[in-house]
Amino acid sequence: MEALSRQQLRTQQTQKRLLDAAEEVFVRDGYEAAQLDAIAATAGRSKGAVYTHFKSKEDLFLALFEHRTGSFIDGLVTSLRKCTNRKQSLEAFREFYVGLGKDRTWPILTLEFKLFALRHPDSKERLRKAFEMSKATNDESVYAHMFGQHTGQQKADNDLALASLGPIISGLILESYFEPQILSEKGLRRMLGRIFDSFFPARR
Amino acid sequence: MEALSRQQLRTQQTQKRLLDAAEEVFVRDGYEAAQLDAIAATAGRSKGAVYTHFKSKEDLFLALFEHRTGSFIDGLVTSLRKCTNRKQSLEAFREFYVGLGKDRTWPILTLEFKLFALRHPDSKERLRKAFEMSKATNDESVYAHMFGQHTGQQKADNDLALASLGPIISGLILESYFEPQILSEKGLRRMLGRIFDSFFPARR
Amino acid sequence: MEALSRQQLRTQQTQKRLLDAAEEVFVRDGYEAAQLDAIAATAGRSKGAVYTHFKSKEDLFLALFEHRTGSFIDGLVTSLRKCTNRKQSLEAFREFYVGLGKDRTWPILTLEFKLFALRHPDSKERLRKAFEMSKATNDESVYAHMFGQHTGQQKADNDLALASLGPIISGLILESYFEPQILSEKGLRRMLGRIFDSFFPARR
Amino acid sequence: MEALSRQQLRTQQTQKRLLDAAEEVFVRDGYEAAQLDAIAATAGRSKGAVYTHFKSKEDLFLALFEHRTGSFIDGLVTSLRKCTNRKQSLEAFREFYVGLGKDRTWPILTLEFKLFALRHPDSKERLRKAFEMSKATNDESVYAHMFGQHTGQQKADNDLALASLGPIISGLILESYFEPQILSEKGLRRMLGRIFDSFFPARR
DNA sequence: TATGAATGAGAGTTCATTCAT
DNA sequence: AATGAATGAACTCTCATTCAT
Repeated sequence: MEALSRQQLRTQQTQKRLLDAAEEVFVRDGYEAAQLDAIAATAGRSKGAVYTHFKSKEDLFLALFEHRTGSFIDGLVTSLRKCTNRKQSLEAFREFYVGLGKDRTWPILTLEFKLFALRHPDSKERLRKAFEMSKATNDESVYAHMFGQHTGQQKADNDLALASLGPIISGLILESYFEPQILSEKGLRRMLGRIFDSFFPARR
Repeated sequence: MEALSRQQLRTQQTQKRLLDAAEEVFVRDGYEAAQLDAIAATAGRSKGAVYTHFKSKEDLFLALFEHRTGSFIDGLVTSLRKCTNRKQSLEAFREFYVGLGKDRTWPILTLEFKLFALRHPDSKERLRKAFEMSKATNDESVYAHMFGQHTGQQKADNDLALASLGPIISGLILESYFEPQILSEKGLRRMLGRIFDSFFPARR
Repeated sequence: MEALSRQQLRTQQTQKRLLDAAEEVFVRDGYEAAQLDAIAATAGRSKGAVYTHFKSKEDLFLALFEHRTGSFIDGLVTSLRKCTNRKQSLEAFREFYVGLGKDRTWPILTLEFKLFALRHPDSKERLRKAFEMSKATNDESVYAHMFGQHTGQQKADNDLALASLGPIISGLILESYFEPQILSEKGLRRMLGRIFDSFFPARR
Repeated sequence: MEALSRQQLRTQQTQKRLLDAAEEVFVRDGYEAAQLDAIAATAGRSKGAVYTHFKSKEDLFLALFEHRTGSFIDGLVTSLRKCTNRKQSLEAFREFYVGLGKDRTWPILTLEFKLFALRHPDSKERLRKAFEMSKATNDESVYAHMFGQHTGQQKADNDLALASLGPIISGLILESYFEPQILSEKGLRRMLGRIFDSFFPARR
């Protein structure tokens, strides 16, 4: 593997900084209210630098989602890889899912992104791709290993449940900002656990 | 009660038109991207008229939420009032809840509003009030009629579930725009039913 | 005729001021280098006011040309209308044409506009129309009165000459900024006269 | 004369490429709208290379004009050198002049340059020099050979005519883009011929 | 010499808000 | 109550220029 020149390192670092800053600002302020200025400043770069790396605000937003989707999947897959049987897998999945409540960044970003998609149908092409990627369980081997071979209605129900997990956690996390007494971190975890177990009852 | 003069009627009508238009546009475009111009045009009024009735864009947005919250509660309470026993009440509640999936306006507006609140802590005072109102089940008599007198953990769990219903439906409806194959209208209803039943198992 | 309200008067006045200012700035700085800021300031209005009256910088530029084309034609037609015979008409036309050297605004604006058109083919539709209008002699009665009824080659030559007058004066006026010793105002007029007479020799 | 090193050759080539690219882009887009990026790309070099060879965009523009002025003069002088008598010279000059209509690059560049000068008086010093150079007929021997020894008014008229030729062709070529029916290439040549002959009637 | 990432001033444009009518 | 011309701050995006490599 080639060593990167100092130039290339700097470039890579800038990109990373910009993405990190973008995440912070987009999540904090929302897509529309987020200012490129603020993102650049947070990244310790100038406004112009954003345009060296991304075509537009929208492009930065989408790129951010793509990157983070990648990390998200990696995290999940890593968790699952260690498991040797179905029970372990399911437990790891549950753990991962319930744990999402800790860092609120990803669920809120997800929400922001889907609202964006709803309102920018022209970006659908690119949106779809990232959406697809974000479903680790699209991987058949992962799927089979966790749930076994379903068919028909069972399979459909499972898919329904899988598709619902993310949106549910996003909704609940947003709510937890307003009902911290009821939807405390603990309450939230409890809730997520309950929902998960009702979706995927552990079969003993 | 006084009869309203024609002037007052017109005023009232303008207000109603503006609120309807605001709902349409805020839901469609989101708070930030929504243009007062567009709202006024949709209402068949001019931009200036908005300022006759509302102090600012934010004021219009908050007023809209307050109004709609009222309607929302009324709807629910009306449904429940007809019920004579606990089972009926729960069934009516379930019906109402699952039925929310039909008109996506309220769930998306709710989402939009909570994101707004998240990002405008200064408006919290006013936000809180509307949020409180939006929980019909705050009404003790309604609550008791549906769930009986709980105490301790049971009560807490029930509250958790009640607080979670709205956010969950919002999240799922948003998702259904991207996975219409999986989260079809039917799938959505199915899902909501499953979740409801796991939260409030009918006690026979 | 209705009297205009004070409001309408102000609006009309703003439009006029903006067009005057636009002319001054576009001619002075060229289309690209002209700043909306400068135009607005020259008009004693804010930048935003420009957008109340015109869709964009380009729109303002085109609108300016259309307006000025109108004035230009009016001036020429007025000159010609007084004439009772061909000789007089031709003389008036010559006068008008040679006199263009005095106010350099129109010829430079014309140049700027044609360069713009050359580089913005998408605006051609609108450009064409204004160009057509700018040829007073498109009016058959005017034409016939000045040149009589030509046919064939004579007509073609006449049209060629008519189409050439404007561009020639524009080119010469631009040049006169660099060779004021040779192309002095007097020299310019002399030159224009010579060219005119070679194009339209007075037939005694 | 030293042979050039490979390094120097490359440098020279880059300079040539940049000038060629600059001409293409400046003529196509105009000075203001021309982007250094586009010029560099057209030359197959990077933006930075421009700054190795030229101090600034303006410097490149002026350098381009100086270079092309040189070529222009060379072309004319070469044409004239072959001539042995006045009639031939005049005919060659006419040919050269009328032929300018073929490659529209030089006349448009000329126009662009003069407009630039009009709007950048600070560059006048440098501008003047290039302008002077562009008049081949400043060379007395050339002048005398073509027109003989004039004095007084005749001389002044001749100079006027000489100074007018360039601007006229520029104006007409620009116009020919909009009235290609009337100012077709053929019509243009016809026109130029007519004007030339009225300026410099061949004396038999 | 040549690159291209980065800068940063400044452009056109948008839009919530104001105010004379 | 309603209009809509006008404001002006703020936005995204552009691009000539710089500089480390």
